[in-house]
Amino acid sequence: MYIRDKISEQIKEITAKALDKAVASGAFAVETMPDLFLEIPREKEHGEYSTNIAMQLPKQTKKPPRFIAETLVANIETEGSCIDSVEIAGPGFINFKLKKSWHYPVLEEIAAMKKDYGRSQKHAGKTFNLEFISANPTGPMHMGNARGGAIGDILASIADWTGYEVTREFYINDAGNQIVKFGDSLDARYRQLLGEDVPFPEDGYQGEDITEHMKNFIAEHGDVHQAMESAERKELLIDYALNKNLDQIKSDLAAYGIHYDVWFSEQSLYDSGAIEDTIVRLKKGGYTYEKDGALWFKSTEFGSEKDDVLVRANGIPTYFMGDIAYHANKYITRGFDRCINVWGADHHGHVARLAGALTALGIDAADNFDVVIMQLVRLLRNGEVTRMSKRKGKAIALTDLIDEVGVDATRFFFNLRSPDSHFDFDLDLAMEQSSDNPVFYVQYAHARICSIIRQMTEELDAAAPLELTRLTEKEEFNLIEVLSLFPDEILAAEDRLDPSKITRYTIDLASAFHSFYNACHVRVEDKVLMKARVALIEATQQVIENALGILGISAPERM
RNA sequence: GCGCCUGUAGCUCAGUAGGAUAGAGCAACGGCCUUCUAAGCCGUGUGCCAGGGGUUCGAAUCCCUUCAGGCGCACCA
Repeated sequence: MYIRDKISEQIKEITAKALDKAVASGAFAVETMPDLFLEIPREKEHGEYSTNIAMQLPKQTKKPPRFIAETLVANIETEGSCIDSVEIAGPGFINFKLKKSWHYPVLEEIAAMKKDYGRSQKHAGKTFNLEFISANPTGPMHMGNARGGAIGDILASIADWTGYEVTREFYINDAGNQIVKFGDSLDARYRQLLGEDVPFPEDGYQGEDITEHMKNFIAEHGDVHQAMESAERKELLIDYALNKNLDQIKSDLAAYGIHYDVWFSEQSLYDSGAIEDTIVRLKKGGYTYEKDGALWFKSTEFGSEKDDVLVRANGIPTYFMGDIAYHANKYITRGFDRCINVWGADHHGHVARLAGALTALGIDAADNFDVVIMQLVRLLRNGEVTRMSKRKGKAIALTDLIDEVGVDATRFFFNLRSPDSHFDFDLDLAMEQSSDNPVFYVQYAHARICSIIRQMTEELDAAAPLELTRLTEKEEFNLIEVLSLFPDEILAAEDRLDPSKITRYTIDLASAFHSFYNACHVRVEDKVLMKARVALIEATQQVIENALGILGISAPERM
């Protein structure tokens, strides 16, 4: 349990006791006790913690909030607690000011926990599956995948820090219609390259990469497949290009700092009979019906506006069907407690019906299934919006982005805003590598600290005692306060499935450090003070390192 | 037409379960390096929180409605 948890628990306990005493003395009667909630006031003059309990009680007590607050405060026992003073303010807030000494144990805590400072056991013992990117393997990844990758990977780290046992997973869409189209496109290019006058499929993949694949294929194998049966050859070409693409995706993502635990093949659901099993389950549950030769799912029974096709009239299951079987595999076959998917906004219409299907399968989708919908990325070049179109091959590739902008900045940028926000990626700004880029601001703070520590180790009088109470400047206290918030920040990021909270936290922390740096010198004559300040910046270094670690961004020791 | 997301300072966005005087960065202007990294710090100002109703002690936050932008509403994925 962290210092802040201990403090807020103590304040709540003391307040609850005061409330009991007030009621016992007959000052007012309370029928149902509202939840005691502490908030951290925006204004520092309002103390470290504040409660609005007195403003929640007037209705049932028939007493004005100020009266309730006054009665409560009169009954509060602060003896032996961390509370320095209790004040009533505004319409009836009760503000708690803490003794300054509450700060020091924070540094001891960080020094003791080091790389684990910020971790909690909230979800210990539970498994968590995070599926993200799952890019179509018919071509290279683009900017949208880059955002999903940064969000998903960091969300996974955050879940890990809250105690979950996390599995990062990539769902390979290697079955279905787009693979057929992929094969048609490959086949057409193959034959065109060998001089045949065949038309390119109208809705085919027009990207250069398709032609590239076939050039390479011909270079490797010559034209021996030209005489082959078309269907047979397509299968061969798909197998060839798909594997190349997957290898490329894997290495591109590795370069982006993303490492998956599981690469899950959609096709394997067909091969293993999982699709068929799931269809049977849904049928048995009475959630399906046949119409126009197709098998339908009763989505409308789960709040959707219309029912959806599971198996087409031609006997081929839909993508929806595959996704249901896939999630059944996650929950039922593999037994994950919680599953989260990161999807682009263009897929949000799919969420409700999938959740409905999971509910039909007896899975508690309401509690254990979530889809983080990220709004689509627009690309800004020369101040103009560039439309992305994968089929025309116009999309900015993930690799180009990383080459030009760098892994650290790319990951940071994509997590600067909440997934909900419509995000304009300004290529020119991102490529500028100027100080406008906030990632430098944070990394610079880290490098600065490392530089100081490097120099201090020689000067530091080892015999000087460590007296943290020598830290009394307001910049020092402020920095410690920001450090103490880190564990809560991770929990909040997990709770809201919003990784950008951590990114913004690193900026706040760096800012608190830079302010301290300009106000206080670490290298001072007074060796005891110096030692205390070194302890402070070491703690800061550790927390920046931990936070950047969650973000998958490097914490450089020199810049 | 229906559903989801968004609308807060000139720009990009925060805003904690409804809380106290709505915040930060960028941009603008003015200061701060003979001492630990100036990629830094300090200071100055800006808001009909898209508009209109409602709920209540109290609303940027919740409900209704209008407007604007994005994305969906396939036997595509």
